[in-house]
Amino acid sequence: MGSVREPIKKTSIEKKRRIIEKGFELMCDQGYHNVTCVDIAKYADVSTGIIYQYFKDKHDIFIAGVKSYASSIMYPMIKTLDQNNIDNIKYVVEQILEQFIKTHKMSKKAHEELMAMSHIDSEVSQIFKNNEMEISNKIVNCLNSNGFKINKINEKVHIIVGLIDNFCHETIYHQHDQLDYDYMKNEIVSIILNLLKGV
Amino acid sequence: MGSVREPIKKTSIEKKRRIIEKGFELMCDQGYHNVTCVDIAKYADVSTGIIYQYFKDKHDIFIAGVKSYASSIMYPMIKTLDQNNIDNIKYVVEQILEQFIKTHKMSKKAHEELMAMSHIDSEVSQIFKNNEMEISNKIVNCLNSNGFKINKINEKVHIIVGLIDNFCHETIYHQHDQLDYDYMKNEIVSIILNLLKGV
Amino acid sequence: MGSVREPIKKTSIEKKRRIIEKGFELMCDQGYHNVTCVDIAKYADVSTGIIYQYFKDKHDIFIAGVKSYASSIMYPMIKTLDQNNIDNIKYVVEQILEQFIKTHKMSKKAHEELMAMSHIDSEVSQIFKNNEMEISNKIVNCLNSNGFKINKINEKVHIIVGLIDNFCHETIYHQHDQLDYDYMKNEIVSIILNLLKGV
Amino acid sequence: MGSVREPIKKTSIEKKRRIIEKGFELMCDQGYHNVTCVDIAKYADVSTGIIYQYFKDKHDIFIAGVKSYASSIMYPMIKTLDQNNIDNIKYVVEQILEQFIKTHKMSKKAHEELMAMSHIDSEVSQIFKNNEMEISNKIVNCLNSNGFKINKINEKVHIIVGLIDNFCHETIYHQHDQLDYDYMKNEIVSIILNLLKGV
DNA sequence: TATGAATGAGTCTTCATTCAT
DNA sequence: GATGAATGAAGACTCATTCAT
Repeated sequence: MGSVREPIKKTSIEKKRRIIEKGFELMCDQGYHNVTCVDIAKYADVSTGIIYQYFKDKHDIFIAGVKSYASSIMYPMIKTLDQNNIDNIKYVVEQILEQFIKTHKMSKKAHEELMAMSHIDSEVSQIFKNNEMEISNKIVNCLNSNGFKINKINEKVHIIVGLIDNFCHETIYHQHDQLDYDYMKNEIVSIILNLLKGV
Repeated sequence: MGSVREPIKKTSIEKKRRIIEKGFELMCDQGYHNVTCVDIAKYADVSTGIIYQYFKDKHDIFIAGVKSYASSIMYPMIKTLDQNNIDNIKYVVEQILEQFIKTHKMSKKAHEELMAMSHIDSEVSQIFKNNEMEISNKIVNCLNSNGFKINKINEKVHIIVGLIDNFCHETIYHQHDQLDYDYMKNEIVSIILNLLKGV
Repeated sequence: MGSVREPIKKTSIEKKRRIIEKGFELMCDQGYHNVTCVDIAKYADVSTGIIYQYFKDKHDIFIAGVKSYASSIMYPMIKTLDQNNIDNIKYVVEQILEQFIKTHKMSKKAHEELMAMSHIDSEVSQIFKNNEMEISNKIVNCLNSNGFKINKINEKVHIIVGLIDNFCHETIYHQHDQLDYDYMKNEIVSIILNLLKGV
Repeated sequence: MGSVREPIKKTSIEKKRRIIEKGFELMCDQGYHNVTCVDIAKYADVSTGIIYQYFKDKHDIFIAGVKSYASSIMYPMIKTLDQNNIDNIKYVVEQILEQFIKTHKMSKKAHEELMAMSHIDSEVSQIFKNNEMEISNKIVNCLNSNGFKINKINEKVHIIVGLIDNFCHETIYHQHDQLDYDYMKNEIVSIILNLLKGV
C-alpha cells in the first residue's frame, strides 16, 4: 500500500521539488480543478507514477506549493520589518504597502486561485490564517520594540492589515476605471498613521 | 442540439425556481466541485433530464443562484439606504454594519463558496463587482442627497465598503480568539465617520 | 398501453400524413440516427405525444415514409412502361434510363439515407426488394406483351436493372472526373439491346 | 484535452490492434449504431479508458476497421491480377468473379454494415471509392500490359466492375428464388468479354 | 384527442490512481 | 527507484417514450 516516502537521494529531492514547483505553477495558472495529475507529471517532466511516491494525491502537491508560496511572500515583508528601526513611520508604512502590492502583482493568477482555495479548503485557509497572524504579530512586535505604546494594538493591526489587503486587491484586480488610486493610497496611509498615533 | 428553454406554465416556473434554490443550496453546502447534476436533481426532487431543459449545465444553475442570492443580500441594504434621511450619521453607519453582518451570518457556508468562486469564475466575479458598484453608488447618492459635500467621495466610499466587508468576515469566519470585536467595531465606525467628515 | 391507432377524422388523417412527410424529409436530410422524435414533432408542427398515437416509434415513421417514397418513384416508371407500345425499343430503353436518373437526382440525400438503411434494416430492404421485383416483372410483361420472345428473360432483366442502377449511381454520386458518361450510357444501352435481342 | 496517442510498446500495439479487430467485428455484427464503446471494450477485453487513448471515438475505431478490411479484400484480387498473364481471358474473368463472391461471402454481415455506412459516412465512402478506383486501374494496367488495345478502356472497366459487384450482391444477399444464377454468371462473363473485345 | 413537460435509463468521456515491467 | 500504460468508477448529457392536464 504505497504510503508516501521522503526522498533521500539528491536527485530525488530535486525531483520532488520540481513536482511542487511546476505542479503549483500549473494549478495556479490553469486552476486547481482544471489540471490533471498527468498534466502535472508532463509539465514537471516526471512520470505519473513517481508523483504517488512523494505525495498522497493532487491535493497534497497543492498544499506543499501553498506552503512554499506563503513563506516566499512572507519573507520580504518580514525582512522589511526586521531591518527598519522606525524613525520615519510614514515611510515604513508606505514601503510595506508598496511591497505588498509588488508581491501580489508578480503572480496575479496564482493569487486568485489561492484566494479561491482558501475559501473552500480548510488546510489552505489555515496556512493563510497562520501567515496573517504571524505578520500581525511581527508588526506588533516591531512597533513595541520601537517604543510605540499603542492601546488595543492587536485590534488596530488587524484593521490595518485588512486595509492594506483591500487596497492591494482593488489596485490589482478591480481597476475601477475612474478611481484615483494615488489619492486612495494616501488616504489609507493617513488612516493607518492615525490608528498608530492614538492611545 | 438541446438548447435551453424558458418554462411557461406555472408549475414549470416553480420547478425551475426549485432547481435554482435547491441546487444553489447544495452547491454552497457541499462545494460547487463536489456536487453533480444528478445530486442536484435528487435534492430538488426532479429528474436529471429536466435540468438540461432549463439550464445549460451545472455552472448555469450556479450563476442563476448567485444572481438571486446577490440581489437578496442587496435588498435590505438598499432599503436601509433609501429609508434613512441621515439625521444621525453615526446611527446609520452602525445600522448598515450590523445589517451586513447579519445578512452574512445567515449563510456562512454559501458565502465562503461564493467568495471562492468569485476568484476563479469571471462570471461570478462580475456579478459581485456590479453589486459592490451599485451599493457604492447608492451610498454616494444617499450622502449627496443628504447634503454631505465630500471631496473624493467615490474613493472614500470604496475604502469604507472595504472596511465593512473586512470586519464582517473577520467577525464571522476568523474568530481570532483574543480580539476585542466591539472595540474594533467602534474603531471602524470612527474611521468611517472621519472619512465622511473631511473636505 | 398506448397501441397505435388509425385516425378517422379528416384533420387527423392530414396530421398523420404530415408527420410521415415531414418526418421522412427530416430523417433523410439529417440522417435517421441524427434526428430525434422531438425534432420531428417540431418540424411537422405537432406535439410529441401525438406521434405515439399514430406510430409505434420513430422507426415506424421512417418505414411509412419509405413505403410512400418507394411507390412515388415507382409510379412514373410504371407509367412509362404501360404507355409504350414498343415500336422503337432503343428509344424506350433510353427513356427509362433517363427517367431513372431524373428521379434519383431529385432527392440525392434521401436516396443515400435510404440505401444505407436498406442495408441494415430488413424492413426497408424488403420494401426495396419488392419494388425491384415489381419493376422487373413489369418489364418482363411489357416485353412479352410486345411480342418479344426472350429466353431466360427474368435473369436478363435482372442484369439490365442492375446495369441501369449502377450507371445511375455512377452519374449522380461518384462523378469520376475523367469518365465519358455519354459514352458509358451508349455502351449500356447497347448491352441492354443485345440482351433483349438474343434467343 | 485527451488527444489520441500512438502506442509504442509491443503489447500496446497488439492491444490497439485487438480493439480495431474486435470492435470492427462487433460493429459489423450488431450494427454500428447498436454498439457502445463499453460494449467494444468488453468484447475486446480492455478497459473503456484505453479506447480513448488510442482512438478519438467509436467512429475512429470503425474507420480503422474499414481501412484494414478494405485492404484485406483488395489483397487477393490484386494478387490474382498481378500473377496472371492473360493467356485465357475468359478464365481470368471467371476467376476474378469467383474470388469476388468468395471474399464477400466470408463476411456478409460486415459487408452489409459497410455498404450502409458508405452511404451516410463520407469518410467510409471515400475509402471505398479509392478502393474501387485502384482496382479499376489495376485491371486497366493488367489489360494494357497484356497487349489488349481497348478503346475507352476506363469506361468499360467501370461498367465491368459494376456488373461484377451487382452479380455478387445478387448471389449473396437477394437470393431471388427462381433465378438461374449459373446462367446469369455466364451471361455476365460473356458481356464482359464482349466489352474487352471491341475497339 | 392533443399537448409538451417530465422522466431516467443509457452513452460518451474523463481522470485519479494503480501496477506490471 | 522509475515508468507510463491501463484501469474503471464516476460525471455530464441525451432522447425515446410516457403521462398529467
